[in-house]
Amino acid sequence: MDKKQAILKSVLKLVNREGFYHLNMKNIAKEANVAAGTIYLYFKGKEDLINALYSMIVNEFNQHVLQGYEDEKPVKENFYDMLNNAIEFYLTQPDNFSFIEQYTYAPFLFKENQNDNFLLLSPIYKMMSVGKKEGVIRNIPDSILLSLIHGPMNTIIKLHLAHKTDLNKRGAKQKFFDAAWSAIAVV
Amino acid sequence: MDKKQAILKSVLKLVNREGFYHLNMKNIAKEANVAAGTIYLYFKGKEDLINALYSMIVNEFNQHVLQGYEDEKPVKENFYDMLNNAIEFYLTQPDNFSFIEQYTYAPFLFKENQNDNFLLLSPIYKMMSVGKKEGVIRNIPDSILLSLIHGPMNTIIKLHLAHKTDLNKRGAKQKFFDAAWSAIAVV
DNA sequence: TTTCTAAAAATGAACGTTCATTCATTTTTT
DNA sequence: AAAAAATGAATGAACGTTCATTTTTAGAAA
Repeated sequence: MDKKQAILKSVLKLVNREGFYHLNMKNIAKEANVAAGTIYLYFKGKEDLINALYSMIVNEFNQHVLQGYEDEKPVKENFYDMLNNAIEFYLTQPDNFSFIEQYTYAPFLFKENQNDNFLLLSPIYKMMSVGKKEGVIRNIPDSILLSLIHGPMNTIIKLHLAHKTDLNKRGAKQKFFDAAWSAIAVV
Repeated sequence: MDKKQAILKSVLKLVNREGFYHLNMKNIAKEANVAAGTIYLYFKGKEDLINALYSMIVNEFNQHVLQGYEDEKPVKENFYDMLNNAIEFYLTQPDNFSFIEQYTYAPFLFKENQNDNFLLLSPIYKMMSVGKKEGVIRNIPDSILLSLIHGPMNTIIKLHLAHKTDLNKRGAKQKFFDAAWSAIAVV
């Protein structure tokens, strides 16, 4: 039994269930079936623990999003695939979504990783630059393009998880993809 | 001197500066130039205080966003105006943005208002329904439309405030508006 | 205007609780 | 039996809230 992983899983579960605000070491230990002191054998402290979890999730996310990505494919196809991968990642692991969101919006909590926040999106930058070169994606600043991809994705996932919409309904995802593509595509 | 307002302003400033995680009553009091006990003359406690601030900002936001809105105007014009109003509101008062974001992503922190989260967007729903009826806005679920409006706006503001883009640069806003409109408009 | 006084507002030290972290001791592994 | 891993009670700091006391306010009386 890997206690380090158990502890990380425990944090993920608790942050999702009760938020950062109520996260405390005793509960983390209990949920992971270890003693409170054990956590300090694997992590320097609470901050280190949370930063480690963040890094882990970002890595998993990047890896998952890039599945099936190939430079040879049309940009539009890669775009659909990546968006699909991203949504699938978060819908099947909503705890990850909740954690990343809360972490991102906690200024000065764990400054160390704050520059990595947008690192989450590195695969997307690659696709944008190719698309612009080929003339299929609008020639506007990357940051605006980014907001047109990342923003809707974030919100639609949030709405889905809050049961305000259902992305699994037939055609829903496709409609979303088409609309998102319209925002960044050359008319 | 209105102490109640001073306390609310103090919370806003501190949440923006150090996040919810480090927010404590002693600092709120110090920043507002009142004694710790004074806060309890105006608010039941910490949660009540934060909920009150949230409600205040949501009200101000809704009011500001609707400025210039008129049913008679073309939907596209209302859309641009509202997006412009929303961005202006947050860019001129970034503390409000940071606060709302952090509040929204704090599950189980202050459940009371959680259903009001999307209330923030009530003016937008109105516009969408008219646009669909007139055939200028895609006939897709409101929730998807919402994600295509709210999402990019949120992300672009975040990027601007993080100095990753500059919405005040000539043409930047216009490009963003055009792209956002493309996402929701009938082709 | 000045003085008095009762109510309202404000104060901040004190209290009880919670929490992250430590470390002497115990358990498990090799 | 020595080393490594794990434990959890103990510690002290931090925090939200309370309330006995002080300060301010406002109106009446002189």
